[in-house]
Amino acid sequence: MDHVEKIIGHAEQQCKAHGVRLTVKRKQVLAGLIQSDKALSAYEIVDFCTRHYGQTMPAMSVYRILEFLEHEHLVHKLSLANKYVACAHISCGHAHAVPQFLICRQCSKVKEISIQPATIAELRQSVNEAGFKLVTTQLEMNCLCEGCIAQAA
Amino acid sequence: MDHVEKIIGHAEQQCKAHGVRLTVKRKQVLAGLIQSDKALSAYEIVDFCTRHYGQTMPAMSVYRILEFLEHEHLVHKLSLANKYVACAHISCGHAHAVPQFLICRQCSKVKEISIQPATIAELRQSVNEAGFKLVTTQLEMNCLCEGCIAQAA
DNA sequence: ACGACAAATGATATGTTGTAACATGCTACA
DNA sequence: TGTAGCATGTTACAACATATCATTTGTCGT
Repeated sequence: MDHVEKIIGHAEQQCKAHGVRLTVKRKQVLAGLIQSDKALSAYEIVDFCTRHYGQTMPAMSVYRILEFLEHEHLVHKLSLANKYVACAHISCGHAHAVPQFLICRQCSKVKEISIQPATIAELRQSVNEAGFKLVTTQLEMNCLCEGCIAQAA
Repeated sequence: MDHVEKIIGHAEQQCKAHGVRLTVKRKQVLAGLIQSDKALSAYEIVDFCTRHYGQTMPAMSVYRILEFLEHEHLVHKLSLANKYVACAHISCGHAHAVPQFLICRQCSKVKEISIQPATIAELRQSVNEAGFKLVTTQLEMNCLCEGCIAQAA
């Protein structure tokens, strides 16, 4: 049982606990995202599934499935890039803070981090002073990853 | 000479100083964004210009013009919302730090703020620790504005 | 096991956002 | 005034996303 399957297993447990089903198609989409070390667009997922599982996966289904997986906190949507990533903490088995995402502009590689609560609090404070309220502390930041920095140098 | 025209005047000076031209069409697009208190999509700008200036403005032109205006730091693209706003500081006449944007999820109203340099430094530090490098400190945050908070209550 | 209901997926159409490529027009300057 | 370069027009299409209704599949009570 490889790495990916293990994570899928965890995800399945989580879904069962919530009284929802992790169907075959949903597993396929989630597995695609887990295997990928970078964020994928919905249509890249379509291609992946169509190539790997021998039948065409309609875009409509992928969007529906992504919505489901996002709702179950198994994937995150990155609005900065219009792409999707598997949650980095499916297997941890405990609750997590809202994550922040570092997205490589060059290659779409994504790192999920947790910045200091104090820093978050400072941000929230600045937002409040401006008369707005933060809806989510999920931040997305335009970055370059190690690999792409090295390559550019 | 009203508020909008004054800002356009400043923008024109800036362009002249850079040896580029703020043409009629470019002024129309910029004026549309300045008049709007919220972020507009490219196609909303198309509609605005077509309605206000009596001839249809092709989407292609709007995208080209937005690219130009962004390059001149007269507008900002908000990737979180796929929308565009006029820079809040065109008339200030002095250099500004990279801004952060609070975007109302509900109504697209945007506030441009400058968060504490210390907070920015903490963020950059967290990013570096993860092995990435921040490409820009332009942050975009999902928020609710005062009006929409009041309405929701 | 069976029927009925709900959930999931299929199929088709369409809306929204953005770019490519090439033609035409405008402006400034030699 | 000619011309080179920039700006805009035009058309086509790629990429991203949602709406709607039909069909299939899974679950549950009987």
